[in-house]
Amino acid sequence: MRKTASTNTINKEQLEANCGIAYTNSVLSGRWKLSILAFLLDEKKLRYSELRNRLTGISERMLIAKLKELQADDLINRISHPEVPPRVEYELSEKGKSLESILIQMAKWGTKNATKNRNT
Amino acid sequence: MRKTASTNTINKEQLEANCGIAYTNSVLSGRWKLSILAFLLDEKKLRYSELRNRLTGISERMLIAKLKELQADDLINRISHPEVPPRVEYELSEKGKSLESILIQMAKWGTKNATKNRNT
DNA sequence: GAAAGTACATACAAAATTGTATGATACCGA
DNA sequence: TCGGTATCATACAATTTTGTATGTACTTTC
Repeated sequence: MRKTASTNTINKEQLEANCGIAYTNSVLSGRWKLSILAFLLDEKKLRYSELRNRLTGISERMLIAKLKELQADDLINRISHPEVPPRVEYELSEKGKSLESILIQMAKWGTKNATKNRNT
Repeated sequence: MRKTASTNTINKEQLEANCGIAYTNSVLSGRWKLSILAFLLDEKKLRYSELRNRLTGISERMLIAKLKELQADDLINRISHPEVPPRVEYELSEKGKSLESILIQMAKWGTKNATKNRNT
């Protein structure tokens, strides 16, 4: 990354970097998506109910909503088995898998830097 | 990362990974923080008004709130010059700089994967 | 002496996100 | 026929996040 000291101009590099960051942020931000992706990265394939058990505190409403958004952004695949009772599995898509190193780094950074003194 | 196929148990690795991710998410999530950090990473040191100009669309209320949160999480330093008119500069702290490779990867991933068809 | 710049603060309102409660479906076992 | 299971859907409410408008202190510029 380069430095441009001009007071009021933003160069193309910066705009693009920010653009990329903004998109990444838009598909990952929120309270649950990163955790969902992390579990799927770790366990390859999980049923709806398994995800629900792992994501302590999430409501079914949120889980479904976030799974849908992740599908819409093509980060995960939904595999529905037409059985009774129904069985639905989720796994990372190729695009989702391409986030692997970012997720791992975020996990490591978090473990290293997590502090206890967070109020609010 | 390892795989544990047990239906209802989460192993320590997963919990810690998720814990780390959760912390990272908590300090980075939201609409503006990543962009603020990206600009500071790129330009090293920026005044309040320079940040405001770069973050198109942000309100002063949000900018200040987010700068405060980033300070509270020790990701940025605030350098206040006791002059008139006031001059305040912001820069990444060491902890903030340690996010560099994550930020760069997120920018690259976003640039590569950004799609145009995002409604909602 | 009125306006404008700088880095904020504060009250209020709108919008987005998340949570709660309940229902739907479709089958199986008792 | 009643209850149980699994994967959602839907109405509604609470909470959190974000936006708008305005004010402040001080000084330089017009």
